[in-house]
Amino acid sequence: MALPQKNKIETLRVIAHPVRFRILDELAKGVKCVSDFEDFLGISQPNVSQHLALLRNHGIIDYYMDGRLRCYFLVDPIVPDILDVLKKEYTGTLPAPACCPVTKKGKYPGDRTN
Amino acid sequence: MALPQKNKIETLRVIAHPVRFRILDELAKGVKCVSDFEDFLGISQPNVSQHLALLRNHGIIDYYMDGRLRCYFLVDPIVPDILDVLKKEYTGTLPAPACCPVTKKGKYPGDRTN
DNA sequence: ACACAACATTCAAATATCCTTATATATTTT
DNA sequence: AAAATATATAAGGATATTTGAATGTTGTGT
Repeated sequence: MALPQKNKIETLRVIAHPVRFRILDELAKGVKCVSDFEDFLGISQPNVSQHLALLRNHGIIDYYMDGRLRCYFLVDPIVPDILDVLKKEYTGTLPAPACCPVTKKGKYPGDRTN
Repeated sequence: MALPQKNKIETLRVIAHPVRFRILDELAKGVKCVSDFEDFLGISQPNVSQHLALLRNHGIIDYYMDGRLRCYFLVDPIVPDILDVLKKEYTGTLPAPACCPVTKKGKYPGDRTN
């Protein structure tokens, strides 16, 4: 695939928030309702609902009604993959570009493709 | 691993911007300097530099000097993994939670762990 | 029908992000 | 040394995000 749609970058942005990330991490383990998050996250109920609404409006999560509870669950399949990457342990950095030692001075070496 | 550090979520947030994402996608192909991006992205030089500075300050990229060019390259190994996930094609959604059909009404079924 | 419980929505204020314009710095060229 | 090139930084306003406070909605039990 070429560049991902603006859509997906938007999704990434929505995921990249401390509270929402924890919400998604919890939902990856199973269904939760709003009051569960209220306890778990230690933030106000309206704030929980606001974050859930944002996630919902981006098609990242959905819910079903169970009595007066709203049971939220994951919908967007990108979420588990992002969670995996964020939890992966990385050691060290990517290798520096081979063609151009970090200390080198001088003319730019050509077509800049590597 | 448990929850990823605030650090990584910060990194994700920085990546999750249309311009910066394109910058990283280009850097994944090879070294580029500021004026390359200016042409490629079609935005002003200061704006390019600002995005590069942000990525730099988060340890996501670095550069070496080559004459008066600054040759940028990737440093954070999370970047290729995020690029992969964002470019992955997803079909459909995650399966709805098995224990709780979407249409179900009634008492909440227990401990909410799945 | 009434009261309560679970949750959503609205509004406003604080803060953060983003981009533009202007200016500064460093390196090379002349 | 002066001019030009490549890039960085600073300052500012516009816009977006985030959160708290107040209020609205819907379903349940009595």
